[in-house]
Amino acid sequence: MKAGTDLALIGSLVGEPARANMLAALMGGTALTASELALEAGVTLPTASAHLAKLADGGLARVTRQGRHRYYRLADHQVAAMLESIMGVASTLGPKKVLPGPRDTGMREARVCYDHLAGTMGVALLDGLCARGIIERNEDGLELSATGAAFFAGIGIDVGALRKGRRPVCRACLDWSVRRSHLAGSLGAAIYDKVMVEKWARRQPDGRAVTFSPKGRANFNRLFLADAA
Amino acid sequence: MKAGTDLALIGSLVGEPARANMLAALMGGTALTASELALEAGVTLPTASAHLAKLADGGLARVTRQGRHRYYRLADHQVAAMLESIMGVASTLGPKKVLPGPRDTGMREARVCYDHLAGTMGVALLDGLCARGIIERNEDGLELSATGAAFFAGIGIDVGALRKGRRPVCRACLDWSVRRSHLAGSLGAAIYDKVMVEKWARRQPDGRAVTFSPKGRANFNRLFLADAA
DNA sequence: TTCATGGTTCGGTCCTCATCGAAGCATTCT
DNA sequence: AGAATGCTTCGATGAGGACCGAACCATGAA
Repeated sequence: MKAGTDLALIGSLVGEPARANMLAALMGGTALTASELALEAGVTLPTASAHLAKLADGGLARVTRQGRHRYYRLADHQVAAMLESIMGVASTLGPKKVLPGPRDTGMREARVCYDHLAGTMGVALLDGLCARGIIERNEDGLELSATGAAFFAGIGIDVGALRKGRRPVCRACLDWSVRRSHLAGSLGAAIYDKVMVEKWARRQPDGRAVTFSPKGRANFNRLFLADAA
Repeated sequence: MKAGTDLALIGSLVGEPARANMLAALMGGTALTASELALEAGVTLPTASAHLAKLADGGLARVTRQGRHRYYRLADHQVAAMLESIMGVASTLGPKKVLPGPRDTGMREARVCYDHLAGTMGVALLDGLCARGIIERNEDGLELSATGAAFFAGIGIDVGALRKGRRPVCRACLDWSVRRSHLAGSLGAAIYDKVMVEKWARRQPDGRAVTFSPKGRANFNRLFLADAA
């Protein structure tokens, strides 16, 4: 009974084209202004404003005002995970196709999932780190090994600082295009940041796809994937 | 763009109280007739029929006709997982409460999640099996160990037969009330079946909650949890 | 065949909610 | 100060869709 109304509440928030488009845009992980989201959703500012108010009120989005701008972002990585889950169902339902996932091969190879790397590059990353004993799979999910902290310190990622936050450092996120896990959590976000700072890859301006430069890919592979024990 | 409309399609299906109630009822895993679902949703038969047609058409539910009855069930465990994911978000969003999960303590202790056991009993089950080396956590999720097959054969569960199906035998399912994983997959379903066949527990008639009898709980603990190495 | 039951289809009513234009705040720039 | 930008609120319009009663099929029972 109550479970149903809960479902309906969230579902109705997602189940409106304009709002869904906004949420899809926010899946990129970057905070967007109300105007940008209005453009993305194809509606005028007033309607967008109303929708965003509902999303914020419903707890799916968060607002941070900065000057005369209002930046909206997803409330939570749990919300992001839920949206990925819905997209996963949608992808298998749509046109009966053989290989699952986004038709867009670029998206399947590498994309940003809220704030970390997903797609085949994302799963390769996690596989590489596991193979080298930097991350261990156990208990409920993932854990950073002792050698792992040293490794990340060596490349300029302060794991100690990450542990301070209340967000889990390592989390597995099931990838809907490849059906395997990739690395999420604050560590996943930090690695994604590094990739962008080093300019190994760049976001497609219009979507979530991420394209690596040849050189960037080589560096990425060498650092995270290579010389697996 | 396309991602947004996909989201909206699924979301709008879920985002309607009557349909959401039906889906919540179907989360119990048992197939229900159109009339039962109409009653559950609090609508008349015609409206329920229309809703069910949409759910089936949208790919969230499946129909199997049997005589003059039409049994509806969830299409997929992927759909079930998606619904759990949505409920997870809803549970953290609702009334700001300290301990997450369903207020209903019965639900939190043991409930059926589509076709397997969830709640604290569910996570205890998985923990016990892992501690005894029957199931191992590795790679992407869970795997049955060599000794595990023998163990289950001893209690009347034919793992070989389960492997025949195209459904994964062991799968971890994140529990939204306890925030830990429990055992899903065909093996999880088989264990749940055993619990019901042995009458160690019974479903509450009106919901997903599962109540163990004292004796049943003892048997369950002894079989799956006890003498952990 | 005739009756009863479970479901679907049809037609019409009603209500919610998305949408936009215009006006109103707030913040920054000049 | 005044002007411009970003966003929200208000009011009115309109469309989609949920809902039910009644009629209509299909299956099973008498």
